[in-house]
Amino acid sequence: MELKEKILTYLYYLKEQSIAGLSKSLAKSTPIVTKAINELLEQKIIVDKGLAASTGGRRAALYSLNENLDNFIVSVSIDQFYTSIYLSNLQQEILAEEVDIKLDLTDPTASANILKHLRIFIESHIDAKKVIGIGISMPGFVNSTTGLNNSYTEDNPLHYLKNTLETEFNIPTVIDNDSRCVAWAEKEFGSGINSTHTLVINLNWGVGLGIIINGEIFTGATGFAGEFSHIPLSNTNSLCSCGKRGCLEVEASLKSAIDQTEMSIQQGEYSIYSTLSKTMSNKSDALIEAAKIGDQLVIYHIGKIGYMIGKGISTLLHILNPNKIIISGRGAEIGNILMPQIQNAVNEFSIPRIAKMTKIEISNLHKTAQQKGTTALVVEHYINHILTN
Amino acid sequence: MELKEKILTYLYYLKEQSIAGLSKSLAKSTPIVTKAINELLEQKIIVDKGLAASTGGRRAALYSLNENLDNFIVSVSIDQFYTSIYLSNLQQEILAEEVDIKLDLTDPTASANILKHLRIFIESHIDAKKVIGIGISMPGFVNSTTGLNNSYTEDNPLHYLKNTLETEFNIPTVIDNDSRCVAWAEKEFGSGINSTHTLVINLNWGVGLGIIINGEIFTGATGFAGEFSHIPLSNTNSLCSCGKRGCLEVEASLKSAIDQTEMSIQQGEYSIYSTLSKTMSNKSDALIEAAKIGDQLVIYHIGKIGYMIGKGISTLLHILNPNKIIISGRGAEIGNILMPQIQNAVNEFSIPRIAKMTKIEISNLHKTAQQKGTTALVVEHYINHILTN
DNA sequence: AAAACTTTTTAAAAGTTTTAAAAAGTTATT
DNA sequence: AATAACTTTTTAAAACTTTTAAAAAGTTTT
Repeated sequence: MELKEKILTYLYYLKEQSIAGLSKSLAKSTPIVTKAINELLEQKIIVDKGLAASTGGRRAALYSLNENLDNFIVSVSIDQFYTSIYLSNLQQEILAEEVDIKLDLTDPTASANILKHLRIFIESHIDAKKVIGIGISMPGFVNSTTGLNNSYTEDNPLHYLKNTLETEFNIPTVIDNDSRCVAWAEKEFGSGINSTHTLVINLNWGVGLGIIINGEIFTGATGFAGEFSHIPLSNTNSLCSCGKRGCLEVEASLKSAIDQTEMSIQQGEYSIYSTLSKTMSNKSDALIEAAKIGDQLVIYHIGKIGYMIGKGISTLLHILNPNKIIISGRGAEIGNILMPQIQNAVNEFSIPRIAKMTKIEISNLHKTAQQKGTTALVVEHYINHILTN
Repeated sequence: MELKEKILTYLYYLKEQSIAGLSKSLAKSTPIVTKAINELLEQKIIVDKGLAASTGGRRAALYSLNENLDNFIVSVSIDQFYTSIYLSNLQQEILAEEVDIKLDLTDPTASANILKHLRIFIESHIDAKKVIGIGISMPGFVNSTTGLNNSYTEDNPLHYLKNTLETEFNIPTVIDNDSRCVAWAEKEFGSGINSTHTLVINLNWGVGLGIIINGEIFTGATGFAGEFSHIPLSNTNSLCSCGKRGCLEVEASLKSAIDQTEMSIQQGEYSIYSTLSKTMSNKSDALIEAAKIGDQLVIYHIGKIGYMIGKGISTLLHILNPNKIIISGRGAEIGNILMPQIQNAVNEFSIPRIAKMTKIEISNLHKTAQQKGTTALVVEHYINHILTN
């Protein structure tokens, strides 16, 4: 990435910055940053925002992206059952959204449905020429370089989703795994900001992991790092969707809490969940709502997944010794219920000396994490487009 | 590290190299490498070794460290029960050694004993002024920056072993964790040479892990990454030395194979191990020897630790997605017995798509890994000493 | 044996960083 | 309240590195 692109990316994240600040963040010398800033001012891509508050010496001149630039980002956040589409500007503001479109990824029409909704969304909100890129985040073995989702075979349109959207709209498109996008959001906008070694657990229908090492997303040798959900940690030998037994996912995801709750209800136990799940379209939302109301059964089962997440966290702690572990994704909303059980398991399964090195936190981004990360994905890839036209 | 030091380090590892090769490896331009090489030639620190075999064009001039330099390295490889001391030169040759000194680290005199043996060793083999550094590798939470071993409390001399040796001999001294040194050896001298993401399992009395990410040792946020042996993976709830239950180490180390074998023998089963363990001073060696002879009981118990190591490897595969996992340390000698069971467990507990991305190999460095890594540790830290005098 | 191709090495130009000095503030002292 | 001392940013010059181009030294093909 060229220097100007890096500057613009920083200005996107930080909103305003001085030459000295940029120089330090980018590890580039002041003269060269100054030159780039002056050219960007000339091109009216950035604007002067006056002087910063003093920190004890000469006040620094601040610069930010020009708000009048006609450049926008479309992001598509996909999970197992719901898809959301957002239009945002370079000031991190959401200008339009269509959230929680019911869309089951196992349905053969899923790809066509995404396309349909996105077409209507774009047509009704924005001139496609003003969109610098479309970002997609979805579960699975997504290779962001090839743009392919290897969790689906080649006969499934979802395998090629990125290419399909890109050719359909003729807008640069980028795709990545949902948990990596969530991790990126936590790193840039959440409590991962000052942490170089961060693990982000994306608790949702499944349980994903985004790994940040040395301030960068870690993808492993072939892009498959972070497959947390299928490590052999469970004692019950229930069969996982992946075909193996003993996977963490079976006992540590929102799905498993829902399954367990529904099973208990069938066995005659009372829970407000049985009412809520009929009125709310999203089972996860019903579970979370029930927990917030204080439903005992749901809280019990959420506690159980918390304990298993904690056991998984113990493994991660010992192997990776991170500064911080952030519980993010939809499940972050019930963080207060999860946390005590997570802590219990960590105490039980970790060496205290190691466990105390790592802060375990609940995300403060909640639902917005995936959207923020997916949008940032576009900025990271296509910010140069605001330079070239 | 300054350019000249980097060049010398490379020449230590690779023995001879061209300017073009160094330039590429170091990511530094040819002119600047040329200048440094000429200065080093001038100083007689390196020598011209003639031309390389042609690769299709002009033959490259090769350079290597001057063999007449009077610089040597002392390395001390410590494990739970045995310590070995080596003297080596800058051509990677061992000039003197005292191996397998029986020395139990739990013994309060351990530190004094190491000091005593090392004093006699140095006095009888080398002029201390010619030693560029002493390297120590030992088990435990070693912080190589502070030089402290945090596995021992401050009232234990082993906590300060590095400082003790350094002041005693007045030779620059560096210490690191044994598994990290083994991993470094595999990276530089073993089959990890061309792998950027490598995990090295140091199978010994315990079971350690060295993590290499992007070609560098990964230490985590606070230096404690790789605590593989205490992840909660065991089904039997036996108590571990760390105080927790269910640690991998309890079922996946040479100690556990020895314990199990001895227990079986006590229960009346036959094994050549009972004879060997009386004649050989080192139980691990007795176990390995018995396995090589083909002793059924020992092979059975080694197979069991192999299976558990494989289960641990499955966890690592999913989380870190490395190019390669190398089984190293003393246990590498029985790699052929371990391997089928490791593979069994990997097949059982891993997603095939992920498992097939990673090669699992037995080290070809065997016993020498720790010595090579510990010596390289000195080169990495103190090679500059051959420049300054 | 000459031409075409490869790779290393040298030389010049372009670019970047480092260092030093100047400018613009803030805080402490008289 | 004015001055001195201190901080931090910005500008300017010098030092250093890399990039690019050309030359040199081989090897392989025709």
